Amino acid sequence: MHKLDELSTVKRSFARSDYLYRSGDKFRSLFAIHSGSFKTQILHEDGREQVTGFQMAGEIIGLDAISTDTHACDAVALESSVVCELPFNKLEALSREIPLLQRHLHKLMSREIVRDQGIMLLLGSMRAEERLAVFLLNLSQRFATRGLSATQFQLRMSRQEIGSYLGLKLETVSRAFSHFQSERLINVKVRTVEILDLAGLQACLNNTR
Amino acid sequence: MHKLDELSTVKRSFARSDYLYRSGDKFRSLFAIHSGSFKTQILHEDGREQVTGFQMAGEIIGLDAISTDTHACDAVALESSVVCELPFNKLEALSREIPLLQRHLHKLMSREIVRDQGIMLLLGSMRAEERLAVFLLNLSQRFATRGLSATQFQLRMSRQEIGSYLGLKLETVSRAFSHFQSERLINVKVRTVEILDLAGLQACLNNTR
DNA sequence: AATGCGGTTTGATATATGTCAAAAATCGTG
DNA sequence: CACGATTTTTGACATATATCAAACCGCATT
Repeated sequence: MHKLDELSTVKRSFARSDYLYRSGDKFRSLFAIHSGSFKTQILHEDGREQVTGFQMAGEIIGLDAISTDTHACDAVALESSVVCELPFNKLEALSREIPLLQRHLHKLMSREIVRDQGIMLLLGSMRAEERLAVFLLNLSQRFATRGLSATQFQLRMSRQEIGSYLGLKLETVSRAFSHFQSERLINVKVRTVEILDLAGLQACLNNTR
Repeated sequence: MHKLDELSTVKRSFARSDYLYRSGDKFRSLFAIHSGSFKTQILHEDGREQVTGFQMAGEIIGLDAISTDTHACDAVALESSVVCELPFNKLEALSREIPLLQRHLHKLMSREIVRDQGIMLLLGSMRAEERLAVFLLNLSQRFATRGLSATQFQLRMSRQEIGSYLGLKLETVSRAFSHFQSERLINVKVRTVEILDLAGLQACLNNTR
């Protein structure tokens, strides 16, 4: 497994709002986020934009570029971040030698597919507050996985970015936050979120439309 | 490349509304659609459903299952169909030997990711008629790729299934069809579609919201 | 040819979310 | 520390799509 060391060549640092890559860039590497966080977004010619994901430490970013050897979206740092470059041709070569790595890579890509389909479900069939609840619960869970608090955290993204991700306008996101607060499900002060009632948030989802 | 022959073991036939696999099924194989077409859908516990894609001949189905060794969605035949089973462990073994196959597999998965993100853009930021236009143009393009008419085809799915895919109610889909017809962009008679003005349909998309 | 049934179309109305606008809070910078 | 710029919140109103309902159609079966 120390063969993997020959992979992790470069570490690169990014400030808030720096681009890790841009749509159209030639694809060479995947990136492992070492610290910090990013958003990925698609920009449509007519100016429409869609945030397709928020990625945090430990996650791999850039899988969409394999398909055409060209990055299909932008990746932008949401805060000071460090990423580790993983040259894809080396990764492919190694994964031919190490079946476990091969399997890992496949699972990684498949997991991204499943994640995206979950968001399709969210965008296609949930209402505004349900979407926000899913979003918060997902964040909570990911923070917990990283040994951080599942109930208190800082949002790294704006209302507008959350809205773009959830297919809502920023005002709708803001109102949903306020409503959750008035229901005593969360405390929210701009970007500081405290979840008061995890089960209550989950219950939002079961109220069939 | 005839090594691939040892892969394509079994061909299986399905009638309309037969399941190719169900969510929760143990993952063993990917499936190449030989003829016919399928839909994939996620069912949420509360009864919500989301069609995540329509697949036709030549496409590979089942990539979502790699992530957890369990199928994450249902695949249902939309008409009489034949699929070719591709045992995944054999596929992985072969792709360690044949870098071209490995690359092909990676591109396949990545393409699915890009496709899904395109649908996220559609669901997150387009209006009903734009969504339907994208849907029709996509179908048209895929039929053309298969040597079929780009302008005249039969829909294999119901208004309700189209609606689920596009995040709309069936009535909204029906109205959008009718409106396109009144605009002389298409002729539609239930499931028979004729595109009269491809450019006009494309133009729907450029009208920024 | 008649019957029944699921799917589709269309209309009237309800509602969730978007839009526009202004005030308030927060953040970054000099 | 103060300033201006940005982000967030909140309100009033507009609108796209959902909902409910009825009629219609086409297909399959008898």
